[in-house]
Amino acid sequence: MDPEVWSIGDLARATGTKVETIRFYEKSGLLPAPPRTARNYRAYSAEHLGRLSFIRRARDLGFSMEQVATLLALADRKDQSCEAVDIVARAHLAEIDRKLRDLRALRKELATMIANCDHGTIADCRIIEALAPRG
Amino acid sequence: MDPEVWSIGDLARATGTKVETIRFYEKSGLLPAPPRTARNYRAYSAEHLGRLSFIRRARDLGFSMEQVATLLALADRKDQSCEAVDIVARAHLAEIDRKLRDLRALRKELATMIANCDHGTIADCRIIEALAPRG
DNA sequence: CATGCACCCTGTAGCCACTACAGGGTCAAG
DNA sequence: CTTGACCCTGTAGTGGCTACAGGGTGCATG
Repeated sequence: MDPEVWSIGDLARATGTKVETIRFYEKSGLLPAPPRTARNYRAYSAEHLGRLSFIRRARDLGFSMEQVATLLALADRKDQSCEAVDIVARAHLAEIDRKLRDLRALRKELATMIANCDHGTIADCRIIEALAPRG
Repeated sequence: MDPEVWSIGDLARATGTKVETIRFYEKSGLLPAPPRTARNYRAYSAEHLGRLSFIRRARDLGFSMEQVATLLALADRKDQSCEAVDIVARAHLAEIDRKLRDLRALRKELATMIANCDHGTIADCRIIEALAPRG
């Protein structure tokens, strides 16, 4: 028996999101502003919970807030083709691949520097040397 | 024949850094404030150029500005052991490895989602489904 | 001699995606 | 009657820049 309304704290606990972050999503337009109680507390429905879970999952997968907004808008147009969704996802995948390539190249360079270090004085340090311009 | 003094624009061109970024490094304490000309223009020496190159190279390798500051401070103590340098570099390597693991896991998940998408309507979209809570 | 242009200066605000905190309120239990 | 757990708004901070407003200097060209 889920409650029919949720406080912001309930949503936070249910989704592993900080309260401030939820308010931030609302201000950013990702999460619709819920109705308020007599005490001016936000009163969320199950729909809000679902939407916030969606946002969190997409963010965890590295989609930008802008991409999440796009995906959310698309998710609501149930009868349309999901090609646009595919495009967003593939663009994100390409971006991840680019980051992976960069990070691997960087790791290699750094590992080489570290491997060359023979723990003498700074004056002979291969790491510092590799960073300094021309030896 | 290098000039003996360099304008901020010269340094920018020589290191591939934007002028604003150089000023930003100065304000952040990474690059020492150079003497000024009569017109209040920054007048850099070859030493500044070397230091900026070091900063850029370290930043390109993904070291944080704080780590760069540490490395710069260490680089000046030529007679000391380079153990501290090694520690900073290894910490950074570990961080890169963590990011690589995260990114690879994420890539896998995203690729699976995309592979499952059979380009029907949004209602049947596996990508949206994977993001939405409980199908 | 005027004009345009490339450069330089300072200071502030913007980017992303939060996070933290100040300063205030309501409510229930001990 | 005080303590603590919540909630509210609004602002400022993070990292690492980037951009722009609003001003100045100096050189070449018409």
